[in-house]
Amino acid sequence: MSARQQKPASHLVAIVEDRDEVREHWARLLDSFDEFNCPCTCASAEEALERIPALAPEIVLMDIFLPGMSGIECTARLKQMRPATRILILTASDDEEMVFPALEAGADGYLLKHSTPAALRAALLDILDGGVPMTSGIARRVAEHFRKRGRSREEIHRLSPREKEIIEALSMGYSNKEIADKLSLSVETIRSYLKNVYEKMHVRSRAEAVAKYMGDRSGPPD
Amino acid sequence: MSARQQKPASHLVAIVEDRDEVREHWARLLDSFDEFNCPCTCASAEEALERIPALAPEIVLMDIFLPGMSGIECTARLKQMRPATRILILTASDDEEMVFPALEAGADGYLLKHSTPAALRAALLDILDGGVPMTSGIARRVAEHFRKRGRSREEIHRLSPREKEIIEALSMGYSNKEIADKLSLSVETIRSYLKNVYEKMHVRSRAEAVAKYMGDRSGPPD
DNA sequence: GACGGATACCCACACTTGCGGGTATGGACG
DNA sequence: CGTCCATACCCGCAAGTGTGGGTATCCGTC
Repeated sequence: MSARQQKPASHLVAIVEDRDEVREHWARLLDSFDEFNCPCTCASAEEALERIPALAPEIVLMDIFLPGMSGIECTARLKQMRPATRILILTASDDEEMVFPALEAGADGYLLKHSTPAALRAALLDILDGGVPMTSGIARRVAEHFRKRGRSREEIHRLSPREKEIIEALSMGYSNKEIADKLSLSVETIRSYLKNVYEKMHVRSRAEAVAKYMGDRSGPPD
Repeated sequence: MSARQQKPASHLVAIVEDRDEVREHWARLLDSFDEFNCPCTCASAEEALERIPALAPEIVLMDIFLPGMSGIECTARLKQMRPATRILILTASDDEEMVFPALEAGADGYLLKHSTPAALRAALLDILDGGVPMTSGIARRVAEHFRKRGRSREEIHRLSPREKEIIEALSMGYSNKEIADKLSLSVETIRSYLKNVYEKMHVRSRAEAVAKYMGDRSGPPD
């Protein structure tokens, strides 16, 4: 029915990338996909924040290392202005350390620049489908994050059910009095339980207990 | 060179699943893949813990809902005994809430039971490649987790560099005195900074600040 | 040059917390 | 039947913490 060369129902994808050749390369690649077209390429985060909101593309390809504002910060601001905008981080292999900040900023996927055109297309389609495409290396880092949390919670398995309730309340910032009210117990009882909890968790303060319970991050004095 | 029907270099995959038909279905499916074969199927976590360590398969397909011990607990124990064992959670669609506990237990992937044979095979190959295969719905939940953390850290952007150092130290469980020593400042100075930090973060105690900073979980009194 | 913000320090007071001791009951396991 | 553990409570003391006041310098902006 519709002419293929007009791409009538294709999805708008914007690009934010400072290097001219790379930017043009991606734009050509996107236009070569039937499902997508690229009406907007930006050379900086600042340019992106000016032009992209008005255009309201479905997806933005975002580089992380940009001259002024970083791609992470740009991602956070675009998401704040228009949360429906899906942002696919597409960056060099070295900066896998930026994965967590990128996800925290609201990124919807994280690919490496040297991905194949087919992988890029698959990732874009995955995003349209509500997925969060990641390379296997990125996914492994994400999984590692949870394993770390799991390990730090091993000691918690040794806590009694009541003690678990206590540490759970602690980690929501409640004071002893608030915990006592919540569980309908005496403050003295909470203090008594806390002594056991601290001993079993090998900590000396509630802040340390919370840190360990919620825990990533290397380690307190201990 | 080698005969195809012997599958000489195929990878060992064990199965833990209580329902007989499902278990047999997976076993047949696995054996139909050239790269994999299934010499061990277990009907319970307890059976798995007895038989799987001796066999040392490369991958274990694990159901979550098992009669006695859960698949999560079984995953944690298998991983503890032999961390090299890769465990792919393969379970029903309803229990997506188990994603985080599963990842914390050390799961290497999370698929839904109704995945296609091709998707299962792709996931197994991804695991051998070091990846952590997830369905798009699972990946979305994982991404949501980080976004939540990001949002809770927005208030932190308003902290001055020194104040960020303080909250960073707080979240490692340090006391005011320890922070003062670390930063070579007076304890009074730390207390002074903490007042500002608490105000900017809208909290009233260090435990609450740590909880918010490390933050998932709904919310304290506030 | 005034103003705000960041940095750095000090004091006093009330309250909370950590830590040392207790007591008591009930259920589980051998 | 005794021992262990979880549950639940109490007291006191020292130390740490939260709060409300201060003071001072420096630095950038308007």
